[in-house]
Amino acid sequence: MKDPIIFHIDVNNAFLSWTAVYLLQNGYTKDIRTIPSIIGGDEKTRRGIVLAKSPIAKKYGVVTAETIYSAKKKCPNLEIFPGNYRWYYQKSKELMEYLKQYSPQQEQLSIDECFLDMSGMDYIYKDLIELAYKIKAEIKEKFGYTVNIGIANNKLCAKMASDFEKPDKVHTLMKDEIVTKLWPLDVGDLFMCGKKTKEELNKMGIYTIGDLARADIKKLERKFKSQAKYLQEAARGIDESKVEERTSKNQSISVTETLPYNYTDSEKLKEILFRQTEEVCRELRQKKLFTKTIGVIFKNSNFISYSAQVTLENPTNHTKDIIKKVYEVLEENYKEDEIRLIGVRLSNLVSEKKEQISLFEEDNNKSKEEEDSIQETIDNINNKFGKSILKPASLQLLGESKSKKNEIWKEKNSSKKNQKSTKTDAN
DNA sequence: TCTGGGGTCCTAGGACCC
DNA sequence: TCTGGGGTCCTAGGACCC
Repeated sequence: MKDPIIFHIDVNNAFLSWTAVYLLQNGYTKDIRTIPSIIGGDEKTRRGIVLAKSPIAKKYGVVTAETIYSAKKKCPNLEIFPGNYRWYYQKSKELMEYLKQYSPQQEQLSIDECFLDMSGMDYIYKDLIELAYKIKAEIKEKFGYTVNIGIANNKLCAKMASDFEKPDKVHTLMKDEIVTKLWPLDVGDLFMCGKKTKEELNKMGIYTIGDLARADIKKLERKFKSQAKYLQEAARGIDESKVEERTSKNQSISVTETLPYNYTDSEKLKEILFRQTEEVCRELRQKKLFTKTIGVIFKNSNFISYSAQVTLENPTNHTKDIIKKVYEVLEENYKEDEIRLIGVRLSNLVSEKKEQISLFEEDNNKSKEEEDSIQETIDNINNKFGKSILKPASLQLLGESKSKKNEIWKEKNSSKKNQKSTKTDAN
């Protein structure tokens, strides 16, 4: 049997390229890809990190995820542009649609990259490498930005190949090229070998991908347990996974938000959680899914994260049910520390409701159906306007919950505080 | 003027059941 | 009045990706 042929297509500096295209289309005369520039968050609201950088900014040593403050020190004439996520989403969809014409077997890995399974396509396109160059040129002409394309016999190698030299390049990493092209690279360049893993490997005397490929598996297993097998196989360019659309198996939907300043007031936190819950619930219903597990995510002023969750007996997609649980989780788990970031996560998602209907609750079930239809109407209106302009009166009340409930909560929490705070300190 | 946001996957430990 | 062991579900936390 012939080896599979996989393409990995990756947009060069996606956020910066897409913003450049946007600006040029809207009358901006400068191409921000040709100057020292970055896409960055707003420092005033504490989102001041680098999301993408231009090649010139990179030459100054600017790296993704560093603070804008530090980037500016490296490169004083740096120009900073805000992100435009709605536009990025549009650009992403447009690209994926375009690429589908070359192979129906597509897997999107992130907003700006995907795999195409091109196995057998050499019957249609004589030379697949030539085709890659054609796709690359077409994207540039049609959409106004460049991509890298990696070609290999599996997903992992295609992904590694597209990362080789940027921008605007086609690279191959076929079976017979692994030793020469992959093995000399730093082990930290291997997909899924992050900072921590690299440090551990270096301690064992493993510095290149080749070192890892030749390392003693027993030794690796002692340190990395079941991850050892993956690591060594990856280093040897082995990956059997198929190109397939992401299923909703272990999906989750979440929203988190860094607050403009640290909050300690639970009522303030509830206001944020309320808005976030509406957001994730709307997405849940749009995807026609139901959630079983509802969680709250915290990050305090010391950058220590913690989270808590509850699992329901029956999946739901009602904002009303979910917000109640969100508040419960908050009340049970907030350590009264200074909160920098807070968020809501829905996980354990299922596509069917499969409710256990109690024989004794017929009336209740009827009212649930009514609630469903009210919720649907509200969603339709809100989706049309893109915002939560409408909410059921019952939710309004929950959102503004104050007074008595709060008092009870404070009492409950102060008795709990002593047990829980030790945990934070230990971290 | 320090350190984003949305995800996936894995692991360890506890509860509970047989 | 000795304290097994497998399976499943759940929680919390951490590593990693872009």
